[in-house]
Amino acid sequence: MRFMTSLRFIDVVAREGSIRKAADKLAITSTALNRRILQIEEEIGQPLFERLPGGVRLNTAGEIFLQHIRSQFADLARVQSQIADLSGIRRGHVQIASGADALRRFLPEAIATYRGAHPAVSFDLTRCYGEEAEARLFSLDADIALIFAPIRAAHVHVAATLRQQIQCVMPAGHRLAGKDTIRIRDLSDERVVLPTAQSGVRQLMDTAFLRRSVEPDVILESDSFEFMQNFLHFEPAIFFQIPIAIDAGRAGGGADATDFDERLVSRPVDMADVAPGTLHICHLKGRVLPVAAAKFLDDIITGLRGRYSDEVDQ
Amino acid sequence: MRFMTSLRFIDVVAREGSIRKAADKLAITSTALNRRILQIEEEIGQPLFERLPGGVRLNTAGEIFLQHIRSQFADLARVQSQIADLSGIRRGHVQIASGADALRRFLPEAIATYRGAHPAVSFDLTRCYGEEAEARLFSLDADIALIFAPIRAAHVHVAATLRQQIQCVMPAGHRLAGKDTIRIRDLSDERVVLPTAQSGVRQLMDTAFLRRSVEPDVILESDSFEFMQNFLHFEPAIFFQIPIAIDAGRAGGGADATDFDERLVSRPVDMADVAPGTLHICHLKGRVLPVAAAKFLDDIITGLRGRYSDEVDQ
DNA sequence: GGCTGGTGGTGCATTTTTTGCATCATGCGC
DNA sequence: GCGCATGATGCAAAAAATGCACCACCAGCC
Repeated sequence: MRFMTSLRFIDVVAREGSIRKAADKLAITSTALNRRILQIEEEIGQPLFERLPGGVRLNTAGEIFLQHIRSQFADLARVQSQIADLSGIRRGHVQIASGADALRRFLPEAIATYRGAHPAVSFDLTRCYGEEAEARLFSLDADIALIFAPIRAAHVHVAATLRQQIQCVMPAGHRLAGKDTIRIRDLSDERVVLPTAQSGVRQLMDTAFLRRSVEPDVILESDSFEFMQNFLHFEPAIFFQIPIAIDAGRAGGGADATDFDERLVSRPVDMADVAPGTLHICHLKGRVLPVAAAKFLDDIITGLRGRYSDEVDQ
Repeated sequence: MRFMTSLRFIDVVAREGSIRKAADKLAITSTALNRRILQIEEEIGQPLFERLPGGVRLNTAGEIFLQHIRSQFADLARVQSQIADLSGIRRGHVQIASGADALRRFLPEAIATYRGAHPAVSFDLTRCYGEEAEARLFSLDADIALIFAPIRAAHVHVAATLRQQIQCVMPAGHRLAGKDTIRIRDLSDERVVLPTAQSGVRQLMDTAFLRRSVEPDVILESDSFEFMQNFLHFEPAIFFQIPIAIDAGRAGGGADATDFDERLVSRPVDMADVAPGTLHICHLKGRVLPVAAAKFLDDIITGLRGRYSDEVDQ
């Protein structure tokens, strides 16, 4: 898109915080880039960047303008997607920000299925925590976000929610594996593995431990579910996940994890100790999504409804 | 705005329906314009115009893209207005589509007052009827519309409404001038002057005449209130207006027209015959107005509330 | 105090892009 | 069939963007 280059340049400069660095990234000289920026500032009638000794930074006008630029790009993507849809082939690019939970099993299959029907659609998946996911929606770096945490920002529209009860995952031979549900007091002095503090699961568990005055033996913290799961093959411990991170996609879904690692079992935490958390599927409020993203959003919501009918809302 | 020229060109070509005519209007050669369009079509990956022997016409993709272009321009205007507001001076351009009623007395004063406070804001006022006003909102040729007629389109957001009872305007010596309210049957065989069929006032009156089976003596139809009013100085007759077209702005507002032409008097039509019509003050749904337009909209709504407190809603 | 390494800004020659002219191909109306 | 409009294209001139070399500035550091 030739007619958007100057605007894209501004975006890059703002991200890099330096004209020269941005110029490197854009494979042009810093002077050319500098002049383009000066020209646009002249056309706007006001500077958009503050010049600091170490680089440049957006001023207020610049922030307003950058937001405009990003919304232009997002809307252009939407229009292109819509135009491509006219000729039968669905084209487009879907940007997703997701917590670690949904990208384990649910999203890979959902995306593969969608791409099976629409091979010209490409995806971009960024793993991030709630706050960052909301920021990505706002800066239009993400079309769709899947957040297992409370929604803070007012500008986020929640298209659907999924209630998920936290599961304890442990080796099949663990002494708690015989129970149907796990009470928090069962975990006292038990060896547990916890996700990082930003994670929604962690926050729910922290609250539960605090409320029941239980102090488990935390032997490991990690932001990688895959690592924690593999760790359990070597040292018996318990870690915590929500069903969407465990269940196989193809199965009808349910309490137990059929397609799950056979050496591990999962048991739900008792509802009396921990209330179900909520997975939020969101996009930016007031935004018209590109066709590809909108249809994918539809698909995953109906997909979830098929697997967890009772727990899906909105 | 250099970086928008190609897009503006597309808009003009679409409006003119011909590359050569558009080129004339834009003061460039048709070949240059032609190539710019070909280039953009190539970048989009699909043609935006159908080539007809007599010129060009947008195809579906083109219509989608043009709508995008227009929304970009409108949003850019909003951003510029917002940026200008940062430096204290409110700058901007407000485009208004209004029926003949509001532009007689209300809008001139409202705009003058606003410009008194913000001299750097310019205005564009287009007189048009309901359907066209809605179209102008949609094509982003208007920021604000004042429509005395039912709203048809779903994409119009009504920011406020003003109930207005139709008034009969007649020479001071008219035989009906003595009455407090005019019944429709009083108008039987009376000489009346009617606004054009598209007008909201006309539609209300037509319905009323039909319902009461009254056939007045229609001696004149016009789309100019000014002409009709002046005509009454030469031939005694009755014409119809809503208060906002009669009342002086500065006055407290009320049933009678103080600042009004002294040789004419106005009397309301009886509520039993004609229900009050509604003046709708609207903008495009989902659109963020430029600062200048948003504040002006606020101003006129509070202005109306001051004058017709009971009749203003929302 | 001076040096180093980073920043953005500017004059000038060069390259790329855009524009304008002349011309062609096409389709409609008479 | 002719005239007259349309959009498209080849080629040279004009205009704009780019790259190079260099300046001015500031912070950190010896």
